Amino acid sequence: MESKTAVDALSALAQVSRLQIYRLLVQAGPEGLAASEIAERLGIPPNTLSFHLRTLSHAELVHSRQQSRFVYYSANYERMNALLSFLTDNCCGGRSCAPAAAPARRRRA
Amino acid sequence: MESKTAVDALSALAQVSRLQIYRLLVQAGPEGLAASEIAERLGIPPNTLSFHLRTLSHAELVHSRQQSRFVYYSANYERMNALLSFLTDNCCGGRSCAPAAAPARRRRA
DNA sequence: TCTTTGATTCCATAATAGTAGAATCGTAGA
DNA sequence: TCTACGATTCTACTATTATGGAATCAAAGA
Repeated sequence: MESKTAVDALSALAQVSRLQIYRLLVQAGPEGLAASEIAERLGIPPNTLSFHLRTLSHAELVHSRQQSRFVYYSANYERMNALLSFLTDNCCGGRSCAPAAAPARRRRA
Repeated sequence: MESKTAVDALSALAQVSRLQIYRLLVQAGPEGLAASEIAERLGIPPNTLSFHLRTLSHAELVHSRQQSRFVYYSANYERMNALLSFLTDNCCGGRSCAPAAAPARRRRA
């Protein structure tokens, strides 16, 4: 992953509403949620939501598909994995190190 | 992790210079690097670097320790792990799902 | 104590991002 | 075709952030 790509992804997530949106979509799974449902659940006006979804889409953190009148948004898990790899790339200069040897146990997307 | 804490961490990383700094520190390992060396390696003026390091410190993504005239900065791996967990928390509603079942293989910090 | 040097703070400027009202677009059903 | 409604775009306005010159602080050695 390019540095600029990573910054775009991080910027996209570095905002309360967008982080809420993204996590909601992560939890919603591959089917995703319609924009209107996201707006309702998070109490964000539709135009503001569109703005945020556009930012997330542009960073390719979410996918969208039209289904009749609704546009469904879903998390792009591959992108997130690429971002996580980038952030922890070449940890400790590639030598075996404590952080890599005993990472915190966590669920992954 | 709190949502606001996560946004602070993501905002801190969502900037080219700071992302460079952070990755450099991840690669440098636990000993870290002196501010002057970071400045030299990345070609960032010292005052601007201080500003960015302050932002990273405030987000607790880096630790600092004074050693004689030098201030050494190092990556806070625990914080990064907490952030990664937060981002992928409750993936697919907690049900076993493709993203969690077959995550991309990656080195972790 | 004076000087050097690494690091930080102060300050002003320029650029970018978040917000929401109003208007518009697009699809589906009456 | 007309209407309804979900979604997006247009258009300000406001707030925040990045940057670097100049000044200041802090530690170490002459």
